[in-house]
Amino acid sequence: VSDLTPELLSVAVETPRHTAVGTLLDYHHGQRLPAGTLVQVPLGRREVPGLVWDRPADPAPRPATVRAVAQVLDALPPLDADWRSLVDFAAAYYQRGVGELALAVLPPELRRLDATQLARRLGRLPAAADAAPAAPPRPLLNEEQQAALQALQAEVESAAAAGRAPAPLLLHGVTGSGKTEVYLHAAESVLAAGRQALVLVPEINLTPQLEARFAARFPGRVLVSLHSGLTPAQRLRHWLLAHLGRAELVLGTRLAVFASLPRLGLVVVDEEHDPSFKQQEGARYSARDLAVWRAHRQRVPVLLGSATPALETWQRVQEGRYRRLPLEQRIGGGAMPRVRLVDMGRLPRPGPGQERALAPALLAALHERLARGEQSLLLLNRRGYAPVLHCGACSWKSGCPHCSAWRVFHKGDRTLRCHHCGFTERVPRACPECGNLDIAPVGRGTEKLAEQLAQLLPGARIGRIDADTTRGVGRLAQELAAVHAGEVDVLVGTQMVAKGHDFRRITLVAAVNPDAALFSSDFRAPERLFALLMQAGGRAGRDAAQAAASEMWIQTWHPQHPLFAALARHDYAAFAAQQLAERRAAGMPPFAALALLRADARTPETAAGFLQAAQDAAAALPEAAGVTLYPPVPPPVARVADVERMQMLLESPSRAALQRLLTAWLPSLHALRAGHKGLLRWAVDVDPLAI
DNA sequence: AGCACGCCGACT
DNA sequence: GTCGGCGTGCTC
Repeated sequence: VSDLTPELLSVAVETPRHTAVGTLLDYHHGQRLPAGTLVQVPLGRREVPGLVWDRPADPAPRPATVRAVAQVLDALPPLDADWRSLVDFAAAYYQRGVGELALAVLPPELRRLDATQLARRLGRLPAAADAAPAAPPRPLLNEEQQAALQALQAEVESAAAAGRAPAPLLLHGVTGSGKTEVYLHAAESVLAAGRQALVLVPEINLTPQLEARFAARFPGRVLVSLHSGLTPAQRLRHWLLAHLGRAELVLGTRLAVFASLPRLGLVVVDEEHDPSFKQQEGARYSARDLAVWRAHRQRVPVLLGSATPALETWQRVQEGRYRRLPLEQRIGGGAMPRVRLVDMGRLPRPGPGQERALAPALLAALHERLARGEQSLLLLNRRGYAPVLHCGACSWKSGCPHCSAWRVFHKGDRTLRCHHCGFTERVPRACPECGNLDIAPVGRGTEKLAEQLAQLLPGARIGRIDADTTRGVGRLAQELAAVHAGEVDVLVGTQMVAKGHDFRRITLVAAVNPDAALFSSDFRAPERLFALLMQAGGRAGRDAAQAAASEMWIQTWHPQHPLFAALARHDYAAFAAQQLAERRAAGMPPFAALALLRADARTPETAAGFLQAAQDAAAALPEAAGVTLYPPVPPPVARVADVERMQMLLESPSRAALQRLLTAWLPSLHALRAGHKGLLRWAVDVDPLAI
């Protein structure tokens, strides 16, 4: 190719799909540029970042004008074909534009830099580590851990021999069974082979402790974290180190699944069942599912770790597509706590004006722990003092003026706060409707429970951990440190305390009021409750010395519910079998593929009108065969910040059929929008968590 | 999604 | 007179 011939390039830029510029765009440049090269290109009156992309086999007809690439940032090595195919797949599967997704998952800072600034940042990076230093002594593995690692090794070898990808491996073990040690050993052999390991965790909160564990085990190795809590400069630095292949260990939250890793050798998804792996805005991807896809495509092993796997994962184990590696023993001989169900319906009624937070037997058990100097953890999944205020005279309730939700009473700062839109006011002295002074809190949140405990257990040191008490950097770590230091006797918390934090001295865990999830309209609520309770129970009895005395208390009005029966036996398999039978009968995931079309508008009628028109358009398509479209319905909280939301469910036994319909249908919705004034936005959620 | 243009209402 | 509300149209 002559230097004088302008090369036509396909460039991915951040433009929304379903618009005239929603696909790859054509630009020209004096010479060929490899796919994956970062560029700046003119678009209208702006100059925008873009990535040179693979030229499609059937490029769209050449537009009238093709402009020139403005700047080539070739100090950055091109994003490789594996990365590009991950983005291609994710964009197609989650129905987003390639450019939109590709640019959105790059570190934001990278898009802002020009060639000079980028070169400077690259120059300041540390060099790759020298030869690996001697590893520190490692704990001996128990038989199950050894078996898991051998199974991993065997799967990798037999897959390589057969020229296929290794099957995903489910590391199935309760809290304290030593999953992390298996990750460390698996990472060790990958590092020894000169390759990179990617470790995903559900929440930022969990990165520091895992990072510390990896750093201690691999001194001298380059380890970076990737999550939204980093400063823009840190995030770019860490991303660049991974992209250049200098970082050998990359640890992060869901966004790290898109890290560029030229020598990827292992993927770990810890707590793979956790809903945080699903992105809830923009491109609504599942980092766990993409991690599995990426590992499969690159033919590297993927380890999914959980005590309570997602039912999707468990079903694949049943089908033989994933392999299960069981870890049933707790390290150090700890045992799972004994489960005690308290039948709230059989308790004597509290006296008039009395209110019972805790059953007498549970209170007695807490007293015992106190006397022995042991710690207890009370779980209540509701922050604030009371979920709603109520006027006894006129039945006014503390609704949010902007949302279809109650404002929560926070006693500490005397406010009414909407947990959906953030609208906050000082709590009124009297009923705003009728002036009655007797307005009362209804129900109970963590703040009130902590207050009641202080009265019920005089002298006990009560701690509270929830989103309110841990706002601000380092607050959670600070609160956790106080618990570890033994400065707290009874800890009250929301689900955030159940996740991953290792409390050695807790011998009693109690779920104060878990019943709501049993009868929720959300079909995944039981699965989440079971996982939460198993995880919370795992907080107790990690020390063998205390394991015999450790207990998990459940206060419930439905003690005969099968979920609790399975929990009492710590029998995940029985619970999963029962849930899967229900899902199969109801045609729900993993036996059906779902997608949700959401619409936001000023009025519910507008949102519903758009969805109905969209449904009519879909019904006319041949691709609609085999896909069920349900009528538009409001989500559980229909109005948020004065925006009315509606949603429409699509369901099909075939994932491919659903994908074909979405691909054929969604482009037409852009045009449909014009006929619905007042429609603010629409979006599709493939594999939604809640419907 | 930006970012322009353009056409109406109200304020220094 | 202009400042600014957001409807409409365009971007390789």
